[in-house]
Amino acid sequence: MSKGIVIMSNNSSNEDDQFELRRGPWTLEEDNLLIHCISSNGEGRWNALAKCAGLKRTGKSCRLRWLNYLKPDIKRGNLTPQEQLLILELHSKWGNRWSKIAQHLPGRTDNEIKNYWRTRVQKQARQLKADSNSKKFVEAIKSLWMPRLLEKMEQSSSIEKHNPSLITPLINNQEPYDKAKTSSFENSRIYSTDSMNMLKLQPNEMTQDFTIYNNSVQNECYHVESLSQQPHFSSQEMSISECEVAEAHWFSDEMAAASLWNMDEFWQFRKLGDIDI
DNA sequence: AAGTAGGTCAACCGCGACGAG
DNA sequence: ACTCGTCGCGGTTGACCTACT
Repeated sequence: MSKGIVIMSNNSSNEDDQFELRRGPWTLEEDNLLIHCISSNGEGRWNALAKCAGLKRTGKSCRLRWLNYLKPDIKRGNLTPQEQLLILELHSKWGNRWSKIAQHLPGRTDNEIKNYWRTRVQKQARQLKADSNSKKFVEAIKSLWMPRLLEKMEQSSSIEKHNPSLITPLINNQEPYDKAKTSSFENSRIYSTDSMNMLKLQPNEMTQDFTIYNNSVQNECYHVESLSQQPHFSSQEMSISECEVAEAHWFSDEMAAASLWNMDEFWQFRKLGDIDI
């Protein structure tokens, strides 16, 4: 599939019926047109919206662009440990029901979660030579990965308690991908209306957002601490040697305190056969 | 500096569900 | 009951980026 701009036209000989459809990356101008049109007319009826905005895009494409990128409440940056934990838990429950899972992660899109699963989680499964949908891998996640996430959450909350300034830069490590995207995102704020009463976070508000999110997770979705009470999350199930190895590599650098994003080091020292499930 | 490999993620596609006519 | 248009979902692709050699 080419991601360059592709102009599509039908075979009609009637010039009035000629249409051109743009594909590929959205331009800043297109983004602004879409945002402006949605701020006036609201979401939905995407085909009509595309026409109204004067965009040479399908309604489908407009919907996707809005939901996955332009919508003002979309969160950027790495998934927090809490979010990762939720994804792991919900996926073990519902499988690849990405949109359903995304409903429990405010500000995250199904696309993002799907990408996370495919790029991070499945990678770990490959390294373990296991099918990511296999019971064995799911159990490995529950008995090994989740307890580690919980530990890290506790650790980072303790760090935050004692020195909140250490946390802020980590949370703020959520740079927009490039200037064009930054611009479109900024513009989305300019065009936001009261009817789109979304979070309009500035970068220095991210810490606050993090807190708000924590509360929403704990109050509405899954009480994170309760997860650790489930038997299969207990890190006590791990053998001492497993814990020691994991400990040595997990907490050996300051990055470990920053993010649980990279689990490679963790899995590196494990083989599925070594895991007592 | 140049080439390569692997990771990331925005965007596309096909398909099925649903509602209106 | 059928067709058609629209929408949403999950799977997939490929451009871009970064790290490594």
